[in-house]
Amino acid sequence: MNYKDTLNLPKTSFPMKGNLANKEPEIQKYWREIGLYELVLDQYRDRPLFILHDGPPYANGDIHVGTAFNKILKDLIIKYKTMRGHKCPYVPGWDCHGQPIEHEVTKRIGNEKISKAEIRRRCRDYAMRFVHRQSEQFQRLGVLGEFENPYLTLSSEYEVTNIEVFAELYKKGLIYRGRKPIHWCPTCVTALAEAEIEYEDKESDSIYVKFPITDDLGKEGLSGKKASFLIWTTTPWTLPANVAIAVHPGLKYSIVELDGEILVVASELVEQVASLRCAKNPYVHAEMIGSDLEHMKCAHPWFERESVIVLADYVTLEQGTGCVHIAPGHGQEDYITGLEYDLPSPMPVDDYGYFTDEAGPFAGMSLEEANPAIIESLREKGILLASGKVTHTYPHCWRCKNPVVFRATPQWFIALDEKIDGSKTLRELALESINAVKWIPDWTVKRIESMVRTRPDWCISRQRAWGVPIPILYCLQCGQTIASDSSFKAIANLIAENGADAWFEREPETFIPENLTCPSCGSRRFRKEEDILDVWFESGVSHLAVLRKRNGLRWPADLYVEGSDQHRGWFQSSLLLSVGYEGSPPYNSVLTHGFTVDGEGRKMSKSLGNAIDPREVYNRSGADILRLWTASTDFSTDMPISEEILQRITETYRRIRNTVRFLLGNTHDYNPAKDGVKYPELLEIDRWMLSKLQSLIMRVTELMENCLFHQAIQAIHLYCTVDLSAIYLDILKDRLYTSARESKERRSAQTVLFETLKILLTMLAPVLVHTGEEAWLAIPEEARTAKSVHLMEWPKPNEGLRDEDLEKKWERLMMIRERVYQSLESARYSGFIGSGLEALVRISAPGKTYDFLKDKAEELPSVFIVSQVELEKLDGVEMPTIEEEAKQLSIVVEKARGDKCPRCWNYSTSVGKDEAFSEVCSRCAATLKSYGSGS
RNA sequence: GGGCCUAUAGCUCAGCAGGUUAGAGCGCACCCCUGAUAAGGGUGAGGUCGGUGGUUCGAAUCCACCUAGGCCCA
Repeated sequence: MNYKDTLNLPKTSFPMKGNLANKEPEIQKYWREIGLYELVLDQYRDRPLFILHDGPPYANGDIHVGTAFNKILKDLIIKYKTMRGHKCPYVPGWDCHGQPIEHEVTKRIGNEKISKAEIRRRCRDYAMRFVHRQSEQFQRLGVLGEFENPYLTLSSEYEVTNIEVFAELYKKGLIYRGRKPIHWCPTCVTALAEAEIEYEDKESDSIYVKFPITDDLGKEGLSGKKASFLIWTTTPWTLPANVAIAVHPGLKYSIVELDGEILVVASELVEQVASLRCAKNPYVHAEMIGSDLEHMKCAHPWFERESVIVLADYVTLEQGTGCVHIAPGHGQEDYITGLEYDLPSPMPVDDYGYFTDEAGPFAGMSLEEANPAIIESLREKGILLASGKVTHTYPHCWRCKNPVVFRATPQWFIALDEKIDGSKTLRELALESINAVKWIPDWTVKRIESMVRTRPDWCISRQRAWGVPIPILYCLQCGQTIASDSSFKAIANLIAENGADAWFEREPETFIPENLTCPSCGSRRFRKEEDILDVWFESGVSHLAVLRKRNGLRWPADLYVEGSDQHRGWFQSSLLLSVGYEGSPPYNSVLTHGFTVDGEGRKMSKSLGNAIDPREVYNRSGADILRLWTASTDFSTDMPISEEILQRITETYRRIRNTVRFLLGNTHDYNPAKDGVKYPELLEIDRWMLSKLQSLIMRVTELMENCLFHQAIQAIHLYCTVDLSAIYLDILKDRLYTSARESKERRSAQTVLFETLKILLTMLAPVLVHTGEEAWLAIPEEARTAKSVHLMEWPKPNEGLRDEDLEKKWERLMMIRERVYQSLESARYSGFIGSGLEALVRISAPGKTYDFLKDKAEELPSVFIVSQVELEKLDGVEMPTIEEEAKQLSIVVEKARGDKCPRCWNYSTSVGKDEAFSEVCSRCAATLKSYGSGS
């Protein structure tokens, strides 16, 4: 007889192989069919809101593994919060304006002359194409949200928020027009934010230039001598803009004679300077302190103006001469010194990097052409001491990669240190509100705090076409700036109705109100400001544009979740604009994650070839693998990912999947309503597992609440591997397969298995969104309680099912089981047995332990998965720990008694004793009898 | 150069208000099973806790410096 047919073997439609690349899109289709996102929101419609406000990725290019991580993490949090009973609408957004897109578009246009309006049209098309692409990619990751109706910074309703915020800040006196040296890219013809600068090595000229002293102010040691200050620079082109030479007030300077010339240089650098001319034994006439040199005057190389000696703390001895050439129009520090000494700031360079007439002999030259000309001119004048080349780090444009220049340009700024209504400054208010926010991990507060504390005023203007206009008009007649309630309102209306394109296409006369005239000259003819807003301003108003203006949302957000670069970026721009506009922060808490790095901890880059493409991963292995990686990785620091790591993750996935499959397979004929066994009637080991399950829920919930997602996943994985697979499920197989289908023993096991399955799937659902759903749908329909696992609530531990004494007792037993397994293994190794069922285990134990085991004697064979266990009492002392207790046991493995039952494979002396079922053991015979047919 | 952060077995992570031979899972090696089967079970080998100093009776845990790496800035 084929006894296999009389067993209850597992049965399920849930396959062992995930085949996720094909299966996941099917599941996503199911979600669309049932309208899962809406169903979830509807189920929790009366619950408190939890708003995770999405930071808008830039609508350029495909997603990379970092963006994938970010979106998955957000989705995971939202799904968890939802299951915990919150209503969590999720509106994804995109950052659509800005230089990178405009750059891409203009590159394609080439030399063709087209209008700003046309450029904008093409930029819009370009951005929208990537919005749709990224949207699909995000959704393929299993992210759920309002992808049909995302927020886009290029929409007119969004754009108008910028105008409103700008107007409000303007009214508060926080916005000003200034002239500041800023990074300027002559190739892209635009001002660049710090974020748009890359520092790379560049070979530059390195020249030492003499500035002859014209007025020694009777300084001791210099009086009456023909001497020069010696400066060093790597940017010869900034010399026409020179107005001063800075020395350090505290450093010593030497009046040194070199090749018959008298020079002023820092004392410590005399030797170095002398070596430039191979001069030996430079003769030092005198030494003086830097502060004594202040206000002396030198001759400018080309112009009839003086270069004055000033003091500055930032002068160092690292390179050069200790005398620093100052051009306030071409450097941040120079500018500040210029302000201090009230120096003029000539700036003879135009937008395209060519010298203007102000540059005298060099007018019309590009900066690159001018460098050699300048050096040559200095040589001719006999004031070039030395020249060479030097490689140093130099700022480059992040888009075109060309070197940029420092250049004073009119720009719009947000003032951080202006008092608002005579009380506190924006910086002070921002710093205060930082303390009202919860920062995760907590140390990140230091980062944002120090950045806000030290950042300069925010330059918010850009000289580009693809963005939101700065809503300012100028009087054509007298140049007066027009920025009134009435003008702001008119511009806001224009953009609300027609989008920002209208600003570029229409003349002011067509949209300003009749009664708007220039307050100083009364004219009614205006021109528009041509600059647009920095994109960080745009994304920085998202909390207002989205949370305030969309139905069903709420300002401020509960949570922002972005990478650590956003402390300088979005976290900060949002904070400043929110504090400026609303007076308080836009978020209650901010979670920061690290950056993805490769297996060696190095940053991902195409050139290193270590980048992981998320699309490749989900097309090959499935989005759930990427999601499991996301959840398994500690986000608080760098997040490594490599093929090997994904391989390990896949193995973890398989273990979880198979555990779930076993649970499904062994509950296929179980209906909790009909077949559930009441708690007191459950077998002890089943009650034990139920208790452990409650502990797991508590542990995982606690970890999730503390955003320790990777530990939560590890706890679940450990539960699957050790508690279930290696222990409980392995022990259970015999009972599940060989007991009568409807027997209490089997139903008892199934009761726990089904409960475990439900809880496991629920807790896994935020991470393994597809697999969780696939498994959920594989549960027999009558046993399922919801259309989707994502409609389940997060499990709550049932205190009534916890039994700590039971857990301790079984832990003790498991310790002994380990010892038994060691003995079985050595018996197996010597060839004495194969399967554990071939064994009889004889355990000799001292009193207390013996009693403990004796009490469970009936169950021991099944717990150890052997055929028989015999106990012997020994003399001995009681050991203090369960480990030591287990160690002192004496365990002998013998051949099991009796014959192997062909049905249950256990050895038993009862095999062949039954009259009706003559081949099997007594236990199987009884089971077969209950089925009603004889053999 | 500055700010913040990281460094524990091949991989992912615990441990860190200082205290016995540093843990887990995976992977690996070997074995068993063939009624979870491109599964399942067992046993075992892997770490000078990045390095160097210091504080201490005692440091993976505290301090300093160094090295490597990450983000941001100069």
